[in-house]
Amino acid sequence: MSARILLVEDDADLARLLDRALTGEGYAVTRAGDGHTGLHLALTRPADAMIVDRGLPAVEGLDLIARLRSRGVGTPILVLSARNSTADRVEGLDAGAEDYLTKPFELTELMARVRALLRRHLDHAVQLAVPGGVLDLDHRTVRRDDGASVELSEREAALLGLLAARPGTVFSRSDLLDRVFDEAESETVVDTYVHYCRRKLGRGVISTVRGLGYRLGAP
Amino acid sequence: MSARILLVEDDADLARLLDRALTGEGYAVTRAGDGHTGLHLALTRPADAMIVDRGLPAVEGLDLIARLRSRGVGTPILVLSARNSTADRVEGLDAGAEDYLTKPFELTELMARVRALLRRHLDHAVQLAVPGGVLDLDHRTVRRDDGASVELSEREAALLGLLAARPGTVFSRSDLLDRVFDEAESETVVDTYVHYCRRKLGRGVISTVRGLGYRLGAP
DNA sequence: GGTTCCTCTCAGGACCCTCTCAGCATCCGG
DNA sequence: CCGGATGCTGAGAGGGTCCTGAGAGGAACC
Repeated sequence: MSARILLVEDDADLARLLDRALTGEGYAVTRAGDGHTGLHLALTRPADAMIVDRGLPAVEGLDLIARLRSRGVGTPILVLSARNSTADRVEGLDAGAEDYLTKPFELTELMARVRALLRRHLDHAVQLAVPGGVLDLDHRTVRRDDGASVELSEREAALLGLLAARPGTVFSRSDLLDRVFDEAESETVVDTYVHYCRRKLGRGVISTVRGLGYRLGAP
Repeated sequence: MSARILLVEDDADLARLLDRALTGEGYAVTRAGDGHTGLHLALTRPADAMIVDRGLPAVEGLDLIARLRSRGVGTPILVLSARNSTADRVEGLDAGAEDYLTKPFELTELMARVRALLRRHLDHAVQLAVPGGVLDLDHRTVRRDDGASVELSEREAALLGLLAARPGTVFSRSDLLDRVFDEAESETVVDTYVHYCRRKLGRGVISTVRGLGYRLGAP
């Protein structure tokens, strides 16, 4: 699941250098040598982030960004430029770029800024794998592999979340009672909620270990 | 519906200067003088963006960022620092910051970078997708897919706009109260306006997450 | 002054979640 | 194959959360 980066740079030497560095970090890099090609690629093969030189043939860098933004493309963009005045930077950022780096720059800093762009683009709520789908504790939902989304109640989510945090581990009823069902007295609640989860997500999500308790996954 | 910015800066003079400049742009600014207070405010009253000085008393700037990130707080953060080496900038960005600006800086550039942060987070796009139509914040209307146009009041538009800016995110009542209903005291206003939106646009526009709050879209 | 719309409060009732319980199914040792 | 133990499942009470209609107060406009 490597991030895809679109590099729009007309200086062949610099482009090759950046391509090599980015590829070395594990990114999938696509290169464009002019603004027109960059625009076309950005629209047809959406990337996770873009690096755009400001001085480009065909379509100028800031113009390229403005055109993308006006078409609803929200890909984070870092602008490279030799122009270093405050006014230039303000202009670049207000054109819709996320970041602005002036030449000359050090590769390590560029890489750090690219990581910052991607982190924001790709980051999302904590997600836990459960058989047949992905549990999202923030939204209290499970997005199933078939695309359907299942809503969970607070207790259902807490129960599944605890099991999913330690796949393979067997939790005893008393343990689950303590951690999930604070105020209950009878251990039967656990059974009931296991039942609820199975009814919503299939029998495979939780398996019973007779005499011991429950565990994530099919036997 | 102005953006909220949390400013964590121990230099009182600089803090006052920045506060005045940001407020002048229409942002709602909250100030913290040390890292500990900043951490607490960031967790209890989530902002749309943060500006954090690197050298802070109580909890150091990068430490503050790391702690927030480890708790799942994704608010975009701009770091201010007197340390200007490439290694310092890389360190700051890799700690989880979105941007890194070194002192001395010009106010206009800081403002442009703040705008870039906010653009990402609270998409300033005039038109936002809502289930069954498109929300136009300028005209405070929703153009529905069937062609009909629905007018919204100021609060209705603000509420829908906030939810639509982050599809999928669950907003708590207290959060919505702070951001949309500045002067109200009872959280039930939120319920009432959710009801108004649903009556105008159908039950599918906003879904309830029991015990947590509301979210854009149908379950 | 009257009208209209918007904003906010409030209270009753609807609905959902949580938990208990009892009867049935299933498993395992004898 | 039988009996006891363990787990499964549906029904239902209780309590909390949420929905929704009614209405007061204010601002804008005629």
